[in-house]
Amino acid sequence: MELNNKQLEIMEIAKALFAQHGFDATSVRDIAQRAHINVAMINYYFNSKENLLDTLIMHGVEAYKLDTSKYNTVTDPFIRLEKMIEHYVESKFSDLNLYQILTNEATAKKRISHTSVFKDLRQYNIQCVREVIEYGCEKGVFRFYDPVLLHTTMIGTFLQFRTNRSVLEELLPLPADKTNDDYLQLELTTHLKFVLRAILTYG
Amino acid sequence: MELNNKQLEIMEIAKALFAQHGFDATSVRDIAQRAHINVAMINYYFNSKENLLDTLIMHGVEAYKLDTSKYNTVTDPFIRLEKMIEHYVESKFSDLNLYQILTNEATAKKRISHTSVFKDLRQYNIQCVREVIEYGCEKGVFRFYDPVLLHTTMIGTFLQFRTNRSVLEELLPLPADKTNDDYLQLELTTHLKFVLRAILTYG
Amino acid sequence: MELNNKQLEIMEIAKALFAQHGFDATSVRDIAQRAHINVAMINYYFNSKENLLDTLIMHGVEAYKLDTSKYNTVTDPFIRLEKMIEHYVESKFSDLNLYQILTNEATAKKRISHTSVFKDLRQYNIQCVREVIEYGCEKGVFRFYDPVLLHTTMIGTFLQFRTNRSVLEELLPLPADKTNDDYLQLELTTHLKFVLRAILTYG
Amino acid sequence: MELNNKQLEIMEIAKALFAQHGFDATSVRDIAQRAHINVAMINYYFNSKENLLDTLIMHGVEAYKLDTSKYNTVTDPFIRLEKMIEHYVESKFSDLNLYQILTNEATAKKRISHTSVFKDLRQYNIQCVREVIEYGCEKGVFRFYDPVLLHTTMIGTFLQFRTNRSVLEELLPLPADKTNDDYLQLELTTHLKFVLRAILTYG
DNA sequence: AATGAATGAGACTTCATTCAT
DNA sequence: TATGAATGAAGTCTCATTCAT
Repeated sequence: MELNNKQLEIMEIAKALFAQHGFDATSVRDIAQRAHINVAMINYYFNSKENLLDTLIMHGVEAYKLDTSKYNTVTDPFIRLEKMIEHYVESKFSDLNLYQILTNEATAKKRISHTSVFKDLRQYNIQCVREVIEYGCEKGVFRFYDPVLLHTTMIGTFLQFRTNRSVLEELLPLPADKTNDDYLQLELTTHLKFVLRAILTYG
Repeated sequence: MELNNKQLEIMEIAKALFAQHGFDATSVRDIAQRAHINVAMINYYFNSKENLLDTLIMHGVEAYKLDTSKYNTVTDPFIRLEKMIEHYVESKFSDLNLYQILTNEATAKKRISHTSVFKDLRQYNIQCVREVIEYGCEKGVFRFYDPVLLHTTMIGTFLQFRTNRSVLEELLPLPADKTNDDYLQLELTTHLKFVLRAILTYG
Repeated sequence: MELNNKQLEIMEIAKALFAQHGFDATSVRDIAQRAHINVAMINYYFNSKENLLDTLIMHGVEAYKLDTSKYNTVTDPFIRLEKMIEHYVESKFSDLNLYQILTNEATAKKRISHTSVFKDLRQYNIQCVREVIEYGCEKGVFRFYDPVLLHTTMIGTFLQFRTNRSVLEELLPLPADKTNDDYLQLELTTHLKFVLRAILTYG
Repeated sequence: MELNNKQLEIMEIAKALFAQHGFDATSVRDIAQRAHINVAMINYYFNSKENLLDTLIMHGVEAYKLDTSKYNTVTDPFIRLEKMIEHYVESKFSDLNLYQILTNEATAKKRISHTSVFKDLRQYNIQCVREVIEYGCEKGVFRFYDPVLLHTTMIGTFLQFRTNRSVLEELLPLPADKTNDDYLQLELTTHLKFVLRAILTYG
């Protein structure tokens, strides 16, 4: 599956619109207009609107898989946990729109293919979380906690941050010298570090 | 706004369909068919599809406001926290479909009215959480933690539970003598209790 | 399957257009325009263009089945044969357009349902032809001839008449006091009578 | 009009598709795909889809003209008639697809040019038939019969054979040692010989 | 109060064709 | 000579809504 620049551009625009309004509420006309292309072009390149969504998901979903090499070399379990969280949040922030779409599509059970992609991704990431937990247990500094539940809290917290972005911007004090996204990312990372550390050392 | 039985029935069916397929992917014909009524009836009763959604949300959202009387009489801060969590989860589980809709609609920024309803609800609930935290602080057993972040984690964890229901059912061991929903609710409640207690007493 | 007047009117117009230009070359717009109705109306009544064709065929095809009672009471085999031919031609002439469509559709193998309808019709009519032949044989005035081949010649001759109508009108002398259709029908009937009689008594 | 091999190949493929699905239901993309060429190539070579059809018809139609030399040398009127029929059927069987197209196109009155080609062809062939009849009359063995009607029965019978091929294969007993096409051609020829002889000697 | 009939708008898609190379 | 890219036109169909009763 080779994608040229035009296709990538269309995908990027579609991604933004799908994320903002939802797949059904976004018409190919909307996409075409924003991309300054003919409506037929979308079908020319992607055959169908649905296939555009598929392509878009398949193409971007890899970025969400945790890259264990980003934190595996760290020996201190606490630092490793923190590094993993940083990496986790970073990867999600790198393409918030796609993650939005993925979440919404995962809800509507219709499109099974995506669900399967989503499920695979989750299982892989849960396994990564499990390994970090177990590493800390071996070192005698973590109490074991179900990685499925831990992951649920991680991902859930992240998504709430994303969804309620506008509200959070009002409710949380924003330092003047920070951009919005950067600050939110930092705030979220810090929060998650605290929560996971608390859970894994509690009691 | 008085609603007769027919209207309530339509709303219930619409709620289920909106939750499952999304607002845009649900046609008034779908609703009419399921409700065994004429298509025109929906507009007759609700003026428009959009207004049906509004009505439906307005009508059900009250149930999600935390009822402080459910836990305020408890003196032990830990038990009060646990009672609040139980009540919180219960209220959400009482109408999962509406909550699904609310979440999805909150994402699509188009329909401002809902956002406002949603924001009010959240601010109210955050305030309730704050009070429980502060009560524990006064009693000297909690460390203070930002209620906005705490609430974000609560609600996020809950929604992930909901969204990934099917996956969780596979990954979590399910005791044979429990129904699915009951068990998930219990599992979630237990998890949330642990997480919040850990956060509020950590360090 | 109850059809109201509006539906019947649409069907009639569609039939004429399908017969003249073919199914694929006729757009629902064309039909709607001629029927002075909205384009959506066609789908409202028939769900799809294809289903309009189906309905139209199913509704009219009965008329083409030979009604044995029309000639069975005649004892003279020759007269019976002639009566059958008259009846046969009459029934086809009663709705030439539909027969045109049926023929064309039977060619394009895509739409199987029609083929099946068409096949049933033909088998029934062939059986009728067989009975007339056998009756004449019993009476000792006909030589037996394969009814399948006989029927093929009957129907083929008829269709050529229809298809080449315009040419025939030029090539055959047309008495001034006859209308076109009537004359053609008479000419065809006479010809068929001659041909079949010749075949069945030849040698 | 010189046609290179590529063009001839395209025409052959187009012919098959037009015959099977009809002109309108065949897209230039279908043709291009089957011919392993670019879509634009068809327009490059033939200017338009319509012109491809024209070219294809003009190029092949000659084969359908009766070649009087094939039977004119025969002196026995009956044998001459039979030879003509054999030649007639052979010429049609040599390119059934094109004949299919010609028939269907002749029906749809839109494309006048084809009608004219078709009409010319028919008039020529009718004249040939007339000559064979008249020769038999001169020899005193035939009774005169309208060549237009005779030709109509010939061509009609042939086309019915073609159209209902699949049905006939079921209904007619097929000798095991014959291929389908060969057998049908023989069966048809035999039938036509019988019919025409019967007509021309009846009464 | 309730509904079958009707409709304009717009959805996605496919088409034959042309452009630019 | 040959073709990938691009497009305007038109296709069928579905939608939420309104009309007339």
